[in-house]
Amino acid sequence: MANSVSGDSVVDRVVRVIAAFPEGASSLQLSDLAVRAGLPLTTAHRLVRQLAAHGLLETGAGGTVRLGLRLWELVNRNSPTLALRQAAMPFMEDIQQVLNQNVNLAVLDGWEALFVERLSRRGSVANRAKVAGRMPVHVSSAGLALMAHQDMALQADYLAQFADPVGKATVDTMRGLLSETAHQGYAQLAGVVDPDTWGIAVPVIDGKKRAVAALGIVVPLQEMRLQALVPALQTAARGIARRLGRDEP
Amino acid sequence: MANSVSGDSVVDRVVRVIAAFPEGASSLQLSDLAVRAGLPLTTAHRLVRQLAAHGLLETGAGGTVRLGLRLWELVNRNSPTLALRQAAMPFMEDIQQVLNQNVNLAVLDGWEALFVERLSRRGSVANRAKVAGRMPVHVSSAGLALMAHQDMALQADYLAQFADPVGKATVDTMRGLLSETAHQGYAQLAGVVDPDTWGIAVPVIDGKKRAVAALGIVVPLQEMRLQALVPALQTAARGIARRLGRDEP
DNA sequence: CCATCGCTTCCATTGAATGGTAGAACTTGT
DNA sequence: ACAAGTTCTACCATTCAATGGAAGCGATGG
Repeated sequence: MANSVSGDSVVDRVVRVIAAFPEGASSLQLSDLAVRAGLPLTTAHRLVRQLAAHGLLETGAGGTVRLGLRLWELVNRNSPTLALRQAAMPFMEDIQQVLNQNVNLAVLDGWEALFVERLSRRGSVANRAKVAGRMPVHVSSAGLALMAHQDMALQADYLAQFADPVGKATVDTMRGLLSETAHQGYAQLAGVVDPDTWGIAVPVIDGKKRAVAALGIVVPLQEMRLQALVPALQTAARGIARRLGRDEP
Repeated sequence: MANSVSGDSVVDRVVRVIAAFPEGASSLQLSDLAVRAGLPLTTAHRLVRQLAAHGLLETGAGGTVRLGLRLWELVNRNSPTLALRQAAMPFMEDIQQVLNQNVNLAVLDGWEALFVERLSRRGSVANRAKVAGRMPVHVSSAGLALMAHQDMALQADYLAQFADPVGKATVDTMRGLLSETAHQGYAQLAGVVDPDTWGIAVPVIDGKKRAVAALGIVVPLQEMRLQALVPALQTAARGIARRLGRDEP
């Protein structure tokens, strides 16, 4: 009974509190939060109150807790993806206008593609939800496009992941997929969420020939015409890269 | 020399670190960060390292610090504005398509309008920057639309702000502006950033007759035709309110 | 009306946070 | 190439802020 019997620092706990919210759940009961964060109720309560005092969290009636507007503001003012999204937005809008498909923008984080922006197909109401969503590299065209244009060392690390469970076959398949993607300059993959759609993605390449982002679209199977779609995406990706380069050389 | 000679808690300091980034500056030198956060260099260094271990911050070469992707992800997955933005997005796109003007969505935070989403006019490359921007209530049409439809108590508190410096005249002007806005059902105001533009905003009203958001557009002076614009905005605002109501009754 | 459940306050204990000092890594000027 | 300067990182004895069990409070419900 003293400074943390569990041996984790205050910072650890603050992070756990912020990260405790399950995806899409904007609010949580204090007691649930305490359980999810693995904290004694008393401690959770104290931390929440302190964070709320700064506006990083907000507390509603009956001990309900949510992320605070101020936190949203701080993060969206200075987000590392801000420059990227600003550079990409006009081109994404163009793509959306011309091709009328769902357009998305992803970056690589670990072995996953993290979607940082998305424009829905006109009329399709859905889909805005998945901003800040993740997809494993090997099941997303964006992931493939990103991984195919990374350092060889990083790719090797990634492929090592597949060695354990299934063996050499999977590694080779994956390696082939990546090198094919790299040669083609784009990635395509059957839709995971919806089996009747295909994903196409192209890398946004920086000055060091590395993919800093992937620009992708989701296309209904019957509208799948690579000849028309890929060049449009590649042109846009080059445009994004150019705008990025100008800001931070 | 012990646990905080300055008497602030670890949580306070963590918040200061996250909030230390000046608007739009995605990265900061460690020493600058320490100064901005009002922390001894050593302490700042330790906190940054701990936060970086969790991905809330990222450290680059040469002690440069930026907000982490993981923080962005957590906040954008569970942001309090998520439901609102999801509900509003389709309508904002409609407005943008039909009127071809800059569209924005704001909520009230303190005595300011906080812009949570924005769609740029087609062709105008600018403007995406100002998401997460703030404008004082009295100089933004969105702010007026929001404040005009709040509890009388809150409005009174707000008006009290103006009492001190200038006196009764300003309070009365402001009160008049608010009640006029409330009666009209929309707010209009000469552009602050650009003198040749006007802002128009309408409230998104919830079940308790309070404005939870404001939907606004920025119109070049020569295209200012209230008769055409206001009804379109009001229709969209009602649509947003309806979708919001469905999710959280 | 009492029982239950969840949020909040209180407070003695103690180990985690602190930050000065010192050294490493890097940049700049001569 | 060397020195002076600047900025980041590591170390570690001191001590006060964080801790969390216990008890109080308030609401819901049977």
